[in-house]
Amino acid sequence: MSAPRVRYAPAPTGYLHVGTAWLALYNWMYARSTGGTLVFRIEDTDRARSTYESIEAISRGLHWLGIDWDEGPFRQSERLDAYHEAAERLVAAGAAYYCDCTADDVKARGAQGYDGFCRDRGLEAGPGRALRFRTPDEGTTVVKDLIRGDVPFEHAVLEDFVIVRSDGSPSFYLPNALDDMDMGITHVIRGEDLLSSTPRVLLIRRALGAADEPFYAHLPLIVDEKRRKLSKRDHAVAVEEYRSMGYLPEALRNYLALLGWSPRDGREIMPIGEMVAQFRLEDISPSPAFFDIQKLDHINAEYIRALPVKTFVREALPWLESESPWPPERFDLARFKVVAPLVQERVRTLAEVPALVDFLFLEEPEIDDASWEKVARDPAALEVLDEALEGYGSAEWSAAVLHELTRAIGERHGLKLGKAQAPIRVAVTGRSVGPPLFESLEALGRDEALVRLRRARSRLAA
RNA sequence: GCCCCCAUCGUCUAGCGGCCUAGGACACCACCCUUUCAAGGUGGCGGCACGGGUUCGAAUCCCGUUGGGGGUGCCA
Repeated sequence: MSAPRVRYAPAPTGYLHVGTAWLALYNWMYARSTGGTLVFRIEDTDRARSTYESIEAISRGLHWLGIDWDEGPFRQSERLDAYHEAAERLVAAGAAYYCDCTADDVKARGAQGYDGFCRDRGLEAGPGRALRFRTPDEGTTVVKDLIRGDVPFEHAVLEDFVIVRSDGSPSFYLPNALDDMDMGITHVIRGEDLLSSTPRVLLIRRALGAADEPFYAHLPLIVDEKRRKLSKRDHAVAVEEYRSMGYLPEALRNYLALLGWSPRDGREIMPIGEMVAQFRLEDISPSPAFFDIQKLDHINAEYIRALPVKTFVREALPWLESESPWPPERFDLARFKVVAPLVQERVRTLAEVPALVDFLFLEEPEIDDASWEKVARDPAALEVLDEALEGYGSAEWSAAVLHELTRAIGERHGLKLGKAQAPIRVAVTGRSVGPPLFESLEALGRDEALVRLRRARSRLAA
């Protein structure tokens, strides 16, 4: 058996939807796991919605995710002649006929769907006339689906559907059928929403003289918490959005690979190459999968922690240099580098980085109310601040020395380090939680630290 | 209405007739570790939608019910 040929065939929607990215990923994984070929095809017969920018956006998204292809992108809008030639063959063979019924006409006749009114009227091609495919009256078409088994469709319930619109443009079915034939596609991997259109495509193939049929794999839909298709309305759906929310492409790709499929060895986080090696279409689940951002967060955090620190710093930079809570000129890369390894293991997304280090770059970080309350209630807080002020003023400015100094202050008051450092942390960073304190102090520098300690001390004494 | 698909912890899943007292992961809770928070460790909570069959034996096979979703466009 020759190597599989699969295709990724999105409509140009203006951006790369995570659901379509997921379809692309599975086509890609299948092709790469079998030594097959992946064809990238744009289904842009609906001219109004097709734009060059849209195709660019999809390509960019795929590239970011590390999904490449072997042939294309081909555009259906460039093969209109081939579709029209095929349409004429269907007419000549009696498999299609022209129809001038409007939706209102059909409705007025009280029919459920299209009623076959023009089947035998022998209409010629002309303005306002659509071309309909003549579906058989009896018999069954079986879709061979690798995930769902054989799915039968009775021809009796298939109405004669439009293959060329009255404006002369081909509708989805014909180009889809012809392209898969001409491109030698062996496996069609696509969304379940297309399952019921498959018998129509199969019927066209046969009428066009196709000798064989591709295998199908209709993937389950990705749904939201209401179990409906992810909608743009209340969710981030574009891959580009996930990028700007601070997800790493490898993490998103890893998460996506796990939707509806799981590696045989039970591991969930692994390089894509190892996943490809284990990938099998037959193992894909037939039931819809919920897009769980919490699990994505977890996987993203794992990937962030696994980054070399240098890489982490580079990846975090865009979030630190623009749209950050401090004036851009106050950002200091050297300071950030001191705490970077500590920040790296505490964030789930790159977008969370600024909030953990804002005290390093803000002139006067605002003190969080709840955190201040805790300090105010601590009877030893004032003395701890006083002693810190005194000790920090002359100590060698290193995390290790500050650590020891603070431990000693706590000891004098019978406080564990965890308790003793609290007022200092709030005074300097504005919050009771954050990266380890002594490294934070080291990064901030003595002068600014002392100013903040004094300010908190006066506020507390007041 | 009609056609089609789907149904294991809250979520993603393992399971493909006995290995199941249903396993893992995320989330959640508790404890440990600890410089706060994370990370890590240990433990806990929690599920085969329901009803009939088939079988010595069913989460696994069959039928039905219920529930969810998709399609039914001159969108793809």
